[in-house]
Amino acid sequence: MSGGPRRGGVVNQDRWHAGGRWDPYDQDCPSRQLLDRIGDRWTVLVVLALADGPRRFSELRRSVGGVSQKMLTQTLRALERDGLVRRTVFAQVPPRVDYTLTDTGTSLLEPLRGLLDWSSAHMDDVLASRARHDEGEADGAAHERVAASGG
Amino acid sequence: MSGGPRRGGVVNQDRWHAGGRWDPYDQDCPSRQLLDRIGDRWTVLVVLALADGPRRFSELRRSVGGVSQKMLTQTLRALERDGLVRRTVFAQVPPRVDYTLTDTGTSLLEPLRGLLDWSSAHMDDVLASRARHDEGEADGAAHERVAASGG
DNA sequence: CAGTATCCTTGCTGATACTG
DNA sequence: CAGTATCAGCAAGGATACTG
Repeated sequence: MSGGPRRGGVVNQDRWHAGGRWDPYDQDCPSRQLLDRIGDRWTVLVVLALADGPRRFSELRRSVGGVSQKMLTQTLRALERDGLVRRTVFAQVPPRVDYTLTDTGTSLLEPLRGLLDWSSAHMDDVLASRARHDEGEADGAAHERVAASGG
Repeated sequence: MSGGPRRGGVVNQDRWHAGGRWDPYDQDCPSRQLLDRIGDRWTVLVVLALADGPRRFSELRRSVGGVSQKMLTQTLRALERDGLVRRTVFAQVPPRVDYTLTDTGTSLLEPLRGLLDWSSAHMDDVLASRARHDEGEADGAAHERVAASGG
């Protein structure tokens, strides 16, 4: 998935959540894989698009603007494999396939919304900081913090 | 970053969550930009690594296993530009540079932890589903849901 | 220590064409 | 409608070498 070197075997999950904590810094830790998963910009968009209920392939394609057929299929397959999305085929012609969030998939909506909420609260600050920073660079001004050695 | 065309002005956030809903499919919607940011897998890892206080460059490099020098620098620069991280240079030799989470950066920890919590709660399910799915594929068994046309 | 600059490979991604 | 297969382009990411 991430293309990085993997040990190649089944991993012992107890290794990482000793004391109930995961270690995302460990390349082999599953929590790291979550990050890889939401790293795909389509994954999050598709999950969000399914928040209100089942959607057909073509609906998703329209809904998630800019996604290619290939990427949508690929994303849906990965989500299905992870048990976040259920695929239902209707035996009829023309074909009809519905995609639905599983319970696990639905549960992901909550933390995702937490992120979206943060965005709504702080994105202005981020955008402002970005603009300020870019201005400063144009001036060649060095506005970095320099602390005394202190010793 | 995403390289896409931007309108360049300050955006009115009310535009996107009319009725409490976001439109991450809109290029200009803040939620889309957040997605771009956490899309880099290093960004999240670095922010998390700074949760417990200031860290030096070399500490981060060790802490965030697998990150290259180039990627760490790049990530840190982006975070600084966005006002999530503050860079402090100590005028001494050998050089010492500290990175600290700003208030905005710190506030991001909460939703991030929400994601990590989700991961710790559901990663087992995801991993199990994945294994099950892969097994089924090896068997060539079709365990996909086929619904009746239903009339 | 803390970067910067450069090269080069990897693989993601989208466009296109074809199938059931 | 809902995919699968194949190909070409580009950019992210890593390794390496060098600097202040």
